[in-house]
Amino acid sequence: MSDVARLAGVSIKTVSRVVNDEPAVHPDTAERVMAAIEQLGFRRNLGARNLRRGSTTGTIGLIVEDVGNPFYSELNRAVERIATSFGRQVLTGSSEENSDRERELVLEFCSRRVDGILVVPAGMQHGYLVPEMRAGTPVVFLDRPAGDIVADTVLVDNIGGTVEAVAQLVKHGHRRIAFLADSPDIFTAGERLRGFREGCVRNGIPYDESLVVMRTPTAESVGDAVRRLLTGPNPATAVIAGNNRVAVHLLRALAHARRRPAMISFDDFELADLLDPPVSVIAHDVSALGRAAAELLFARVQGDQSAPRKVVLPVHLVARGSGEVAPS
Amino acid sequence: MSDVARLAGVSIKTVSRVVNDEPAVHPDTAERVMAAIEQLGFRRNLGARNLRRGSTTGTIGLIVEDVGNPFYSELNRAVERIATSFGRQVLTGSSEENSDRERELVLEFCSRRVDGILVVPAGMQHGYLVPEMRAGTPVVFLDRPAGDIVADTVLVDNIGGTVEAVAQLVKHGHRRIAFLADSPDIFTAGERLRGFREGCVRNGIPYDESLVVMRTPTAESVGDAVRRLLTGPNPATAVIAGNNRVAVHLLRALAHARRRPAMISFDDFELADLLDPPVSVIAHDVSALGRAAAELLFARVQGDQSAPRKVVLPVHLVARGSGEVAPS
DNA sequence: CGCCACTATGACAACGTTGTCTTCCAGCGG
DNA sequence: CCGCTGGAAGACAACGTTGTCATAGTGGCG
Repeated sequence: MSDVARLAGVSIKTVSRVVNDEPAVHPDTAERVMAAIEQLGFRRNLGARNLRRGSTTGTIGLIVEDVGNPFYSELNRAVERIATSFGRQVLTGSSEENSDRERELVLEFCSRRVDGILVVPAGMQHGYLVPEMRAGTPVVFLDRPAGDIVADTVLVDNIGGTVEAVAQLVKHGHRRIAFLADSPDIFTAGERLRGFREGCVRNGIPYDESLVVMRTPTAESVGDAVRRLLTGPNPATAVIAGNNRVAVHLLRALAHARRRPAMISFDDFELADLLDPPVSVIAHDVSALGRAAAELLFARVQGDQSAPRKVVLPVHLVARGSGEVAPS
Repeated sequence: MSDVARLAGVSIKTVSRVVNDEPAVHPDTAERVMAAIEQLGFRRNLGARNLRRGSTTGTIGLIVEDVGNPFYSELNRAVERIATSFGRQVLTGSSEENSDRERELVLEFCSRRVDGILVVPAGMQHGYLVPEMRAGTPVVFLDRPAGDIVADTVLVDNIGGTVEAVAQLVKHGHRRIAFLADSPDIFTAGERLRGFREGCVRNGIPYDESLVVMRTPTAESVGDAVRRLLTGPNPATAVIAGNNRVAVHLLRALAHARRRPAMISFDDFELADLLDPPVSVIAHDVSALGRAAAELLFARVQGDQSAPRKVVLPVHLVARGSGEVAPS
């Protein structure tokens, strides 16, 4: 900036005025300054500006499990849209379902003085956030709640959705339903299990623990579960996939099965409608989840001091066929 | 920081020494300072630190068309992995295939003094980058080249892949092959068209412009193309989808067709192997694309001044069935 | 002609850090 | 007892900006 000032023969304050479009600058001077800026390729340092003005940095942080997972990338997109509309940039990070990594990312973002943080938490301990939140960094949890603090949270109706899935399968004659989901350490998986259990009770079928498998979904873990629960004597006639990852592995494991059991997946996913038979899903609006959380965050950024809110978004069954086949 | 200093009864310099783990601090003093830091919830302001030290900001920028598109989110993930290994955070932005937005994002990132920028360019004019690059911000283009400047670029073999797709279809007896791709303004679409043309020539079938449709893929545009080219009298017997978006719309448009034409898609996509018939694709390693670009960027960040490099990554045909059916 | 209002510009401090240099003091050898 | 060494801590400036206040010049008006 001082280089520009020297070249234009003015003080740096005048340069500052020009780059900030302040009115009290003579047009001729402004032109000289702009020419110097152009010539030197000057670009204002936003970091210094924010420091001096004590203003916000114009960034927010978003932490998800994996930015590469289509579920989270859709979330990312929705968040980015809202952030852009508020003139903010988004710093993203993948926690890899590791609470230490989550913490590291959150604190790094705080050091960078982001205006707020959106986090799909990996861990269940969030005491470390208390000083940061007290220091004025708003945090909104999405898809999963905070562990041991009260904070703004946006969730989906995991229990209700899974109850609905069970009801649909029972309605079509199933009584032995398998439930495959992620590790029970993960909030959504635990909730969906509760929903599964409640669905069994409400619909008058026995809740059979031996038909439940909860493990980090991989081709192997899901393949094992399929062999154990869906083949052999007295197999389950239907299966609920606890999330989109499980569903994909499940479909792959069942690709060459003679008889495909009835199936409903929690989470919609691309091409589910084009499979044979099309996969029925408990769908929820991922974009709406991101939007709601981001809007709540920006309300906080702009000074909303009301009590922490908890929003639960509805889910709905999309019956496409795979859940509407009778038991064989 | 001065609050911490006051509370601990030391100067701010000593606090600085403590937070930076500098050696010449008495253990008792350090402990007092740490206690004060804890009590006040102090966190060092990275912006101020970077300003003072004149060091890098520890961030890089990534600009893609749409962070929500699975193709780009996989790219994002690969880039994030490399960035993390270099201790950097990633600022992401979606250009929405709009060159003005791309420019805006790039310049915003430059103002934030990111250490480098990775961009999947939307526009073809990148002169605006020259001063920024001269000022020391390295830029690497990926998936598409820069418009009118020389710069580091990582691409995939669009032409070779499409030639291979044509060859595969011709090998299975097709002579009327439709080509559906995104707008020719997009580099990859244009290159793939060139590959299609060359594939026709090399394999001894006529290049028929009336079988080519290049438009931003939507359900409508692809549906129209399908009705026009793949049904009616003398339809094409095979179709090449120019990218994953086109492929998905194409599959949906063909879902209820009596006879499905042979099909090959450029870009692999999730569940392609589980459709009926499984979709043959020209696959490329999206993660490798992101990795290669990010590694090149960090080499530049660390001072590599060699001539701009152009890397072209190989693609390969994954024959799953949809491209290996004979013309009906 | 003196005074005022107004415009255009600049000097200076401050934002939160850290690098450099200085100061202070304890311990030690002569 | 003096001077020296080295460890611990502080004073001060500077990074690139911008807010505040001061100053210089210009034109109008009584």
